[in-house]
Amino acid sequence: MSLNITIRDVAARAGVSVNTVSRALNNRPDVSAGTRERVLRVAERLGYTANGVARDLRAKRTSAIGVVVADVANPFFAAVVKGIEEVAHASGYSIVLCNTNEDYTKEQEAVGLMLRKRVDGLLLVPCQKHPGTVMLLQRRRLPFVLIARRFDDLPTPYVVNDDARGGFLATDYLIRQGHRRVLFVNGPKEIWSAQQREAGYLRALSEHGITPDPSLLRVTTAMMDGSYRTMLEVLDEGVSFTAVYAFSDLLAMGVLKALRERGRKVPQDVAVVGHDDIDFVEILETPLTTVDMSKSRLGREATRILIEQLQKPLPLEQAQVVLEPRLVMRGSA
Amino acid sequence: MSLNITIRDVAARAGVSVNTVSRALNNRPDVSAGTRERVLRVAERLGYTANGVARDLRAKRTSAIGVVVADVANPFFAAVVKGIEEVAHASGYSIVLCNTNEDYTKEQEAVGLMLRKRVDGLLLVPCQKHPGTVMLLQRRRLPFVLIARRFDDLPTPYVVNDDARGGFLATDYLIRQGHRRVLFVNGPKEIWSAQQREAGYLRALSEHGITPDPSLLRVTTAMMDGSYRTMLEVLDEGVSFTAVYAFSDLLAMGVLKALRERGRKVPQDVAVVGHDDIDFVEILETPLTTVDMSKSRLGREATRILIEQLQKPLPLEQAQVVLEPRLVMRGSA
DNA sequence: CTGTTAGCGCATTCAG
DNA sequence: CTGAATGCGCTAACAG
Repeated sequence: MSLNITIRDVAARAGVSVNTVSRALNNRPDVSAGTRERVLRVAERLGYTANGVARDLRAKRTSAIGVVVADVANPFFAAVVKGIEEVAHASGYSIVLCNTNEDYTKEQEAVGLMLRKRVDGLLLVPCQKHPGTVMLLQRRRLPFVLIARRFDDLPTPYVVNDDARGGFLATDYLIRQGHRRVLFVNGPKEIWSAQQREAGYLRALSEHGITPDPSLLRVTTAMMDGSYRTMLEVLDEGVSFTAVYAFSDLLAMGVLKALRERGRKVPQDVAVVGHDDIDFVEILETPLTTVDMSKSRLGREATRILIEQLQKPLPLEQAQVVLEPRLVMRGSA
Repeated sequence: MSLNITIRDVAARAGVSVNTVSRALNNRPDVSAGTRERVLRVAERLGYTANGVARDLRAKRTSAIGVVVADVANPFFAAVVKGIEEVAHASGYSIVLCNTNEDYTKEQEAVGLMLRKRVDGLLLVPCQKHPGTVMLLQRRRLPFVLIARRFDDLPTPYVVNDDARGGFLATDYLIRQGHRRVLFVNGPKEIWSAQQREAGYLRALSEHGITPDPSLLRVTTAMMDGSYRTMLEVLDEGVSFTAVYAFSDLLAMGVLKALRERGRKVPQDVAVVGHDDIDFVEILETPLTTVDMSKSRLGREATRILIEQLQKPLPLEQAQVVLEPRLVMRGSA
């Protein structure tokens, strides 16, 4: 078996020094064409594969980016991760992935791992509400970019969508359609974007001179079955409403399911608007009108910014990006 | 700034040798309680973070598992990846992720990267049809497990679903419901599971004494819009059928969309069965009847096997797992 | 253009 | 129980 061929073995076989091999392999200019040729041939024949670990130790950088994601199986985040991988790979960076299940403790562990792995930079998709990990990163001077969630009181690089704007767009649209009683099925208050979308919802009401009705503002979990149950409750309570704006498409789907079970037609009886524009929503029975959040772009932009930062310090303003959401009108509202 | 604290710095501050620090930090028995205590305190105070790169170089192992996935944004694979991460993390392994977009060249690149990164083992989710990369892995003696796709003529570890069985279950069910003309909208022939599911489809027809009609066997892309267009074509051709079995839920969704646009009611006019049981399908207008492929388990089992393999060579029989699919009856058929 | 040497940070001999 | 020395594989000085 011929594993673990090192630069030394190649050097011996090629009759040159390790250093020459190193330079030939790395395409450095100061090697004669003939020598380089021979070294490459020998390396090839021996099945040499560079030891990245040794190289990283020597170079004090790993060309790796850590990605800490709340839930890879969530289509929103999965799309973000795909965007990240795309840009990272194209720039010669590899990806170290951790899943946190939205758990702060696991996020801490994940960051610890990334620190030990000596990744060059970190992407948090998104970070948890508790700023501890972010502060740790700052203290450790590990470059990072927050994705899809940021802190109001902590100056950090981030790429987020304008969630308040998204909430406004959705609600404003419904009101312009003539709806005065718009139910908002929101996600947990800890989620930054939930707060933002709620602010947008309230602003839209306000701009149209509608007084918010507390019974039309519901908070549920980030899961589909949460919004499903919440919607059933609202229906059972007999609260009147003609439109629903859901925190996310996932939640909108729970809403749709509940409405269908109770015989309410969408959009005839109730108009529904979601948020995120994940795949699938366009092929629902009634394709969902929703706010598009360009997930892949979120990942791509953040990665671009992170990599730029790795090369030269970037002024914070250039590392804070807010992407504009866009209302996608489909059949549900 | 106090970055890059090494074991040496800790040693100096604690007034002991680097060696003692190393042993204290790694919880080795041969250190006095007092010394250990002091070392840990100093390390803590200095903000020491072990350099995993150095450790890996020294140990000749990285405690990292490479995951080469065809498309992380595909909910099926995303669920698999989540399962992988779960088990890997619990066993102290980190994940290096590569996305290949179902492209063989990118798969090769990805494997090259993993080799250089010196991951301890590799998971292919799934591998591409060309066996080149798998053969390379064997030659290089890098432990690996194939997920969701395998080679008939190459003895390797794998965890797959019994796709032929799945295809049979779906078709058999439709026939028992009284359907004689079952349209099969299959994925690309290069996909191993597509071949398998087709075999299952044909066997079910055969067992019920139905002669396969070529016009009822269509091949399309693995994407939703592919099956959507294919379905429209079939409808336009006026081919008669009363049921559709789609290669995947994604394809089934394209089928549903086309049927809806042409005014065909599901399941009254046409029964539809999908494959995979990805989330969302249960909350469609007509919840999709489908074949459940326990994606997360696919990832978990494969990771378990890979890690076992890393500890001691595993007989091949124990490293080849076929998971049984299960028909999930919902409203669409 | 090429070779020699040193050291990245750590864990592991081997001596005390 | 603890310390000094060695080398994992590589690249960057520095000499020739």
